[in-house]
Amino acid sequence: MEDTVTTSRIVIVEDNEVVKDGFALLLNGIDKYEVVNSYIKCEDALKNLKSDSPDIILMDLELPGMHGVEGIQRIKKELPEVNIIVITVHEDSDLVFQALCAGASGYITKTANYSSLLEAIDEVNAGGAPMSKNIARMVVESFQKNQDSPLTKRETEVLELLSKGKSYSIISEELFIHKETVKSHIKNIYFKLQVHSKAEAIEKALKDKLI
Amino acid sequence: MEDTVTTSRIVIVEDNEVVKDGFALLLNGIDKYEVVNSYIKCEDALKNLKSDSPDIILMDLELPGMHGVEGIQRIKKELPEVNIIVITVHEDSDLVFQALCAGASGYITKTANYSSLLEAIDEVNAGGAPMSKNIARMVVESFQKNQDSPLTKRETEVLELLSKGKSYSIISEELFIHKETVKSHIKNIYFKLQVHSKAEAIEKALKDKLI
DNA sequence: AATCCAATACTACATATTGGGGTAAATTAC
DNA sequence: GTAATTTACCCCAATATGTAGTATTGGATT
Repeated sequence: MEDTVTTSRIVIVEDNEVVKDGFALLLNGIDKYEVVNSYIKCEDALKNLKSDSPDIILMDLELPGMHGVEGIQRIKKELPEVNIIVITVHEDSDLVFQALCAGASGYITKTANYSSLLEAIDEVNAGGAPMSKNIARMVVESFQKNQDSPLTKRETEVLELLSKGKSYSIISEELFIHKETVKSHIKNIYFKLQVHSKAEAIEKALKDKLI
Repeated sequence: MEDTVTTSRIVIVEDNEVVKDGFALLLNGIDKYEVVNSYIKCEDALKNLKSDSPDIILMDLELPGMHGVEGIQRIKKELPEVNIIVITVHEDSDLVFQALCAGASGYITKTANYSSLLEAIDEVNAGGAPMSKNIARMVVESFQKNQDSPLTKRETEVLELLSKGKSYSIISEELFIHKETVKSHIKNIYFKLQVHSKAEAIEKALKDKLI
């Protein structure tokens, strides 16, 4: 009698055949993992997604044809419950956040050691989100605001509301101050940030993590 | 000759004295860690911050007096280089994000096992961001967009730019389409989201993770 | 006590933006 | 080949925005 409950159905998407087959060989050598299929393109993986019905997909981002980020998006749309772990050489911050936004549940960088791959698979199965050290730090730091903001507390508050698309009138109502006071604050914000419009202010504020 | 390079100066802020002293005892029993001081309140930790000059602060969030989230903020303002690891029983999502926004570099939940605490310390020292499984998953999921958006790709694009404070004119320039087309898209967005203004649309979009 | 900064509020003015009502062609996707 | 998407245009009135000033108050710092 097979114990299917503890066996993870795994699909690999990786254009480097040596790496792809290496992963498959490694994983198939362990009872609790089963590589149901492996592909060199997202397009192929998508075609067989339903029949493969993987629990976990290991995928590279730099692939021939469709980019991995879009691949993640499409795969998650079709099979929302699948856990996708990105395995790549890229630590580029934009790419990391794009992949996570697209629906990746983990992001680990390719290293010489295979044990971290196995740990990552076990970790998503346990409801976690495996990430390499640097990636985890990048992700956590993305939440943190600049501690040396030139703006006062009130100005920051106003700018935050402005960034939510609220008008001067609405901001004044929410902060229980006069509309003209809001205008004063915004004038000061624009001067401090050296900008001349809402869009520029928000852009700079996001870039400098002032809000 | 002491090897100060590999010794981590640690401060503990924890109101449960048994836990506090337990941590201190555990860490002081290992050469590479040195608990320089431990407190039951953030206020006390802040007073001695400069003289303690810790590399790492382990802190609870629920504390008498100042709340841990504000404590993190103040500590990071004074000592930006310190790595703060939150150690708490709370897995409440708001609290997690507040702590990370305030400047925490790690967030682990209190468990019976002490080895995860030691691992967490080593991980921040290595430039990582230690998190419990559930916390990591919460953090990663916070990036993910709703896969069942009622909006089309173009509409999402328009709404994204709108949420950055850009006017119809600017959006039309950036997307190389006519301003009237932008208006059409926005009219459709408002209809689909059942809203009647920019602020409402952005609010709903953020709430439903459409952007 | 003197000074600075933050937060508040006002006047005035020109221009730009927004939201609502319609309609409809061209393109893309299934 | 039909449906959905993307594109573009008309009209209109109300509201919002950005700029330029001035000025009072309260709290903190020195």
